[in-house]
Amino acid sequence: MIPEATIRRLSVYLRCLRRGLRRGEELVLSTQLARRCGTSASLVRKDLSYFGGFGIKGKGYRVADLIHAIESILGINKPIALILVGVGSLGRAILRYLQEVPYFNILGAFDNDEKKWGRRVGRVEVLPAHFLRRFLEENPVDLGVIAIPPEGVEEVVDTLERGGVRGVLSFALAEFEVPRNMVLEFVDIAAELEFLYYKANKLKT
Amino acid sequence: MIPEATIRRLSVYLRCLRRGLRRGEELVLSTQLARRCGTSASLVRKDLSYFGGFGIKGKGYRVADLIHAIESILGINKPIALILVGVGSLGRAILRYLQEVPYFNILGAFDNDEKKWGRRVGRVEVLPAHFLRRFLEENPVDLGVIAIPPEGVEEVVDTLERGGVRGVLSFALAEFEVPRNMVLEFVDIAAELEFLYYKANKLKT
DNA sequence: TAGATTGTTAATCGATTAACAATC
DNA sequence: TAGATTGTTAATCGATTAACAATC
Repeated sequence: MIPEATIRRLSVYLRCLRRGLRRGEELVLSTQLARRCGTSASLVRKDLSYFGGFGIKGKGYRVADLIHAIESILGINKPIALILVGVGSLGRAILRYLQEVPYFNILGAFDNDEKKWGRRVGRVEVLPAHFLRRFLEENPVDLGVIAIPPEGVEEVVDTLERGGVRGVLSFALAEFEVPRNMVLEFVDIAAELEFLYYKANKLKT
Repeated sequence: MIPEATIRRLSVYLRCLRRGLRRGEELVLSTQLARRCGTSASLVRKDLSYFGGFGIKGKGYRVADLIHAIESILGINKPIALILVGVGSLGRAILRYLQEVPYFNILGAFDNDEKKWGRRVGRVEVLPAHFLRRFLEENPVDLGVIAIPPEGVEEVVDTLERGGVRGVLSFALAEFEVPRNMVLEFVDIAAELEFLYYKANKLKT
């Protein structure tokens, strides 16, 4: 069984490796990658070894090859079909950001607010939220991103699940009593800051 | 030693408890809280027991009391002084969101772009990024939020650290070779989606 | 070949679970 | 008191580290 933390670190390695490649780096050692990514060399080697032997003993890892290997482990060597629900200020910002990532294919954005329908954020058109169900029947969607107030999350998650979406990232915490046939993650900025504040206070003492 | 995961869960419990309180709930059982927050009853009791005995044996936990207890554990019973660096589309959205949380006191927002100086996002004024160092000398700041491209993160973190900020939340991954006398957290939306996509694909098989 | 670093194993560390005694 | 649920302990599970044999 591969630890979840390993998968998360692969994303971090990928970013460090890409930056290395841009700088013209050809080989990288587990010690270097570890230092840059804030882990240990042991862990870098262990993480990679779950998926195969990507390194050259005595030499290190070929940067370009390792980037490819990690991309195909994560499955991002082909486009990921995304939609966004909730085009408020946060939703709009996320929508802009997601369009900058080459392997994200944003199929549409949905909102309740009539005034937003038909508007574009970058290349993506805002559609009425009640089109969502129909849209999912006609377009296979991998992941959904939700940026609406907490009260609405449950219902939207239901619709996405029935529409075949297998993963959801929500920017509002929701109570999720219902076990679901999908992967559900929450990003709560206030919670991150609370955690940070607690740790920062411990640091002082 | 208290697990980091425990602290993160406290934030989640807090949100579930507040929602319960709004519904008029007076007592809550560890089993109920666990179900709503996606953990186990054992873990709820263990997490709370690190900080004391907040429950009533045979009865459960008084919702209002537990909310207070968790707030003072996290230290959010007094305002947290925050600043934001980088007032792009994501920064603006975060700035709006943070202003909605009662215990966050946003002292200022900073940006490189001259055109943004003097503008307001809600109640917060955008100041020139080169004012930051001086600003920190005159205003004690608990936490900083960074929403700028990755290249600039290192320098801003330096400035914040020297200015006495003890915790930073960055929305761009940065390579952090330098060990720091502060707590540094990264939120990377693309990385979250990559993780979600990997897990969603495993789910199918 | 000699030198260096990977991949892997065993040991350690930490977090979660399960079970139950304490007690409201 | 009897019933119920907390707080806590010991057992389990999982992830990280350290050390080294394999090998480029």
